[in-house]
Amino acid sequence: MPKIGSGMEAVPKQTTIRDVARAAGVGIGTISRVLNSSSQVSLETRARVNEAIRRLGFRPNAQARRILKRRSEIVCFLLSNRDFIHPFHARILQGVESYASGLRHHVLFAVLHYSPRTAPEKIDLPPVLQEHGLIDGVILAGTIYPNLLRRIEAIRMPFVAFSNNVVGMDGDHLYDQVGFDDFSGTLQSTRYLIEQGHREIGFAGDLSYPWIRRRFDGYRQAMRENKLKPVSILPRKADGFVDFGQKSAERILAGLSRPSAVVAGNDETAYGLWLSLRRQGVKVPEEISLVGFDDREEAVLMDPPLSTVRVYKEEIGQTCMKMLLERLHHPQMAYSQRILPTEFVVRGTVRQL
Amino acid sequence: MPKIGSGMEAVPKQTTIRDVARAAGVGIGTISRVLNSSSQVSLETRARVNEAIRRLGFRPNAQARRILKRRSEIVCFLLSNRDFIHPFHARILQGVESYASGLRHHVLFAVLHYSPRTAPEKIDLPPVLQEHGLIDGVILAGTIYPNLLRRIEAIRMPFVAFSNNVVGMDGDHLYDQVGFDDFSGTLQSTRYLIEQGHREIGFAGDLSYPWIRRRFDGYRQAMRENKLKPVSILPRKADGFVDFGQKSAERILAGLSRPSAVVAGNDETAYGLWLSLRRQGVKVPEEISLVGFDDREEAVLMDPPLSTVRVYKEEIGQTCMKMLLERLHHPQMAYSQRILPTEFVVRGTVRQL
DNA sequence: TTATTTTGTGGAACCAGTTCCACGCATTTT
DNA sequence: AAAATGCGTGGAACTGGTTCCACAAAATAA
Repeated sequence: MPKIGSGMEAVPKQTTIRDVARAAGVGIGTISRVLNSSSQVSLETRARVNEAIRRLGFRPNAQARRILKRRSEIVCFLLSNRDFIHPFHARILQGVESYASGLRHHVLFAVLHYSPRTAPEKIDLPPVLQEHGLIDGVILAGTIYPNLLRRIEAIRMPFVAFSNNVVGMDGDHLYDQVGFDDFSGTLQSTRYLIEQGHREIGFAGDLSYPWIRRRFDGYRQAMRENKLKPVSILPRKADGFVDFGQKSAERILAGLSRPSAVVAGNDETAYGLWLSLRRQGVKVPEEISLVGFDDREEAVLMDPPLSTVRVYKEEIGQTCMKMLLERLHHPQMAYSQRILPTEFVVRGTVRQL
Repeated sequence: MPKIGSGMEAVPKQTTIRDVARAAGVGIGTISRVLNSSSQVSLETRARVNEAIRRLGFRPNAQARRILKRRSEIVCFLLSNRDFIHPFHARILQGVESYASGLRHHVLFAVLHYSPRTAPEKIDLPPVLQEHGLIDGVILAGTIYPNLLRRIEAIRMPFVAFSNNVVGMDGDHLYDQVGFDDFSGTLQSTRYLIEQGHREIGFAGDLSYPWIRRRFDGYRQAMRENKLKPVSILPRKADGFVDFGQKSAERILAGLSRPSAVVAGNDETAYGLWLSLRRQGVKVPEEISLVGFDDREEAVLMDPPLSTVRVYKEEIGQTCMKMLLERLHHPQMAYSQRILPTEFVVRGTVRQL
């Protein structure tokens, strides 16, 4: 570890607007006006000032400006270490960044460190949020406990949550949130399976996650509206989503009646199913059809490529950023919830019966 | 787009140290001393001040402090949009963040937008770097053109580069860099193949990338020291790494003599090879053995799990952050290059002959 | 007892910007 | 010709911290 706080020797006096003012033979106010492209400066003066700025290599100090402006134009993207920068969230971050940079804002990346020892309820807010004036607001992604939202509200920090990952019920509690339509996703994919002639369709997904439960609901809805019996495949204790899929496949193969198609809770589970089925010599989609959820990058690389539900991840990020900016400019505005659509994409893992 | 600059109405006068000073009945200097846990404050006064701070809910303004301290304790993690937050770089970011947060620093995430129209040489520096005082230094990851390094040097911004991705030769040009040992990685994996009895070993990797070339060199070294003939498999024009692997497999199967093992330029190429071989009914590792490079998360999930070269991605991030902090505290220090070791991990894609 | 050092504290000056009021001068209106 | 308006500009006052100097009181040394 380098000694922090050492190296205070060098005090590299920077060029200030006063230097520029002297060099250009004008007042400091004029420099400020030029920098903020305020109208009230004559062309001639403006040119002289810009010339001086260029000559001195002057770059305004962003920090000083921020104090006065009472706005840092920095937002924080907060992710829990649980699901640290999983490609899914990385894509959301991508959306946040692209929208932010388009509006000359910056994105600070922070991690919420849940420790296995501390209960998620009493986790401390990360230092970034504690600091005053560093960030204007927060975008929450990854696993979110409602309690965290309370804490953030308590310090009156504006925030937008990617709500699909909010764990634990929090019914009537209102805040700005962006999510996508889990329910409609599986509704579409299951309907598609039914259209293709499938009747015995199982659902394989870890229902301890609220979003997987919502996907299960979409699946059930599609089944019920076609008078079909929903079946949730219950494997024994699994370690992660892929393994959940593998264990589910074992369960399916051990069972008496074998479904002709399986709706997986997500792409990872679908991959696990595929792996295990293939290993047992069961061909996808010839013997069992398969649909996933999320449309991860890898889905298209599977063999055959996975039919799955596409989620517009960048758009989620963009929408989060957009909503946060709206909130910042209109603090009194009513809270809003935005649910983005999902779309089933046909690839190669479904067979027509 | 929300109108930016609107909503300037609310000027929420914040609590300052002067308020606290008044409330505690002490001078402003004392407040500052308490905040910086400077020794020279009596226990009694300290208690009174802390009480006042608590009562007023005072949080010091970080921006103001930064101006005086001439250090923002924020570093920028810069990634090109080319390889936007690929899991590999995400893991590096993870390392950067963990090291940074441990030392009370923040990480600003920025993207270098290469556009397909603009030549990479004349790309503009991202706004974050232009601003003065916002960040203390930069960590560069993703594709880096040496020219970018020059630009950053020109504005005298301290930086550390993850040098494995530096494109284009830049021999004697010195700067702080962290990398990992491509050469030794393939040297290890190829030697392992030879130990296992393989003699006809091909290399499949897109040599237009400098790091793949270094991996090729490691492979060649291992071959030569065993008096074996290195063979670079040259597929026709491919679209991305996975496709490169697939095309390479086609080439292998079309060839006269079939190697018993293939060293892939990276895991994606290995996956492409595996896909294509499997599709042609060629079993891995029974008929052809395979080794990859990078040890991506997916490697262990392949069937059989991929034997590959592990790269310690978080450690790269941590080392980058560490070096940057050293540089910040000792600006005159000589530049250093750190090459982290790589390690071959045996899994299931190599057969003993 | 007096001289010297130490400890604790107040507050002016400062950092690098922005804001706003006042003022000179030119133009336009009465 | 006098009054009113407008533009361009200078700079004091301010933002919210830190730093440092001065000084009083207490502790120690002579």
